[in-house]
Amino acid sequence: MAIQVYNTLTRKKEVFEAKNERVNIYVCGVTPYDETHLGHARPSVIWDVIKKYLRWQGYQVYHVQNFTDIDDKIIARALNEGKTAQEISSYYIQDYLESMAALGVEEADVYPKVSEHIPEIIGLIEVLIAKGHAYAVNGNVFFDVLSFPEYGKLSNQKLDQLQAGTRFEVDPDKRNPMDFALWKAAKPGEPAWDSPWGKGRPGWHIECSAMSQKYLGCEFEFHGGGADLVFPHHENEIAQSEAATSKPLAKYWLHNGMLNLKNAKMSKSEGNFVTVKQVLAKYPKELVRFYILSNHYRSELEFHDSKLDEVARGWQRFNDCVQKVASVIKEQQDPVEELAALDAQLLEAVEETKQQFIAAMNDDFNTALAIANLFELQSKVNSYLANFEPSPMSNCVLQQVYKLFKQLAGDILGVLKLDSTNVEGLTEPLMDLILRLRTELRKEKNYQLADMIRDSLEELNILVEDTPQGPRWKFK
RNA sequence: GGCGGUAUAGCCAAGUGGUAAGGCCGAGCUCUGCAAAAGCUCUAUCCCCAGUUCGAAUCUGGGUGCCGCCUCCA
Repeated sequence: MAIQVYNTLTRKKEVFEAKNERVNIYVCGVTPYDETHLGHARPSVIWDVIKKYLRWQGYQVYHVQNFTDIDDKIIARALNEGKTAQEISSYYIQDYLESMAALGVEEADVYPKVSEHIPEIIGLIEVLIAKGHAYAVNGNVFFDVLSFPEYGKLSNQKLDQLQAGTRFEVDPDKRNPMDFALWKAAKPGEPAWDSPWGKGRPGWHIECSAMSQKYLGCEFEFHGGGADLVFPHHENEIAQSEAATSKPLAKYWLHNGMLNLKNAKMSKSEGNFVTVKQVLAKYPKELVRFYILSNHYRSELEFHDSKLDEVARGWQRFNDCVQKVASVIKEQQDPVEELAALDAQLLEAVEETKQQFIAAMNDDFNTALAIANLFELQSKVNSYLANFEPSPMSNCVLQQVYKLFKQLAGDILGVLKLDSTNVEGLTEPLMDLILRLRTELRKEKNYQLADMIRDSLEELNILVEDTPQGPRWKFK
């Protein structure tokens, strides 16, 4: 079954077709002038999962994500703190990369920076001027929106309906109020580069056009980013790239919904945000990913402190189930001739879950539904586990269960947190010993002592459960 | 003023024409020395109004609420 994605450009779901085996992805990255917040984590986690899923489906993936390291706010912050813009941006780029690594997000193949692509940017602006899509005035270069009839096609805006200048002053040098800067003349104290139009620096949108073209060419498969980038950023990117090359910039435009805090968009400029590092200090990364992936990527997502607590229990139970399976299966594969009814049933459920997972992900990367499918299998597995007899058959089936969970929930979604119950190889035998002793005590009906052991272990964050198959333990 | 999104149980959340996935919370039960874990059962007619249809949460029209974008923003 084919993958379908919702394309902002056409405002409908489309069948995904890659030009070849390699799927090219450009995701708009951050402007590094402040700490990485949870709003940034959303697209990163989503694209991390999309990449891993596509790879699992047999595609190769090439992912480019930019850093806009030349920007008004970086400069402002630098002046404020008596540092260079470069010091500010590299500090927060580092913060971003660390935060993403801490979330288990795989790195992009390339992280191009504006400051390292000035020649490409100038070259692109020259092309636009030569083709009559841009004009230079007093050291600034503006894009002429009227020269690009398709302007507004991504955000579905009509030029005469847009209200430029409602809250900021329109530069009198612009021919049309909606024209936007490709190159900004240098102001005193700002970082600047030489150009045919004098010293200056790139405008906001041009870097993505220049860098995506350099690394991915034209009409690459995916262009992603937050919904707040649709206009003007992505609209302007399309105008610049397509005016210059006369070819489509990207095939599929995917936009993730905003993450809200206190009913308002999480935003650096509003001071309305929670950093990734703050959250990860309190919660495991797998839980944070689970929370993000429990919602469809296009819908808005509400965050407050209790949100993670609310989903934590369901997530924990899921992990417990996988952990239980892991602790029960044996490495060796005994020859199995035929399966008993219960085993066959479970094996069938495993295959069914896999198909459901694929169907969900193929439908515009519906991770929420994919997770629901995994939960259904969980319930069947727990049921099976509650009264199964260890046998080569059960071992064979449970190995399949584990493999699937590990693949889908672990490798692709990254929501699986399997305890390392074997700290330096000592914990395991030690626990065996303690539990063996405690079992003896219980046989002798010395429950007082048995309970004392269990309570003491709990104080060490080790939970002991007595099951019909014997005692079992896990970290709290 | 324009554009876009959204409204599903106490909470979170899938579902775009065929009679409401999944999770949390809650209630009851099973198992159990106790506890925990797990299992089973129960818990909504889908913002409002009108329409299309044999049939609508799902389509159309109107209304209301909330959010985003039009200004830096993932």
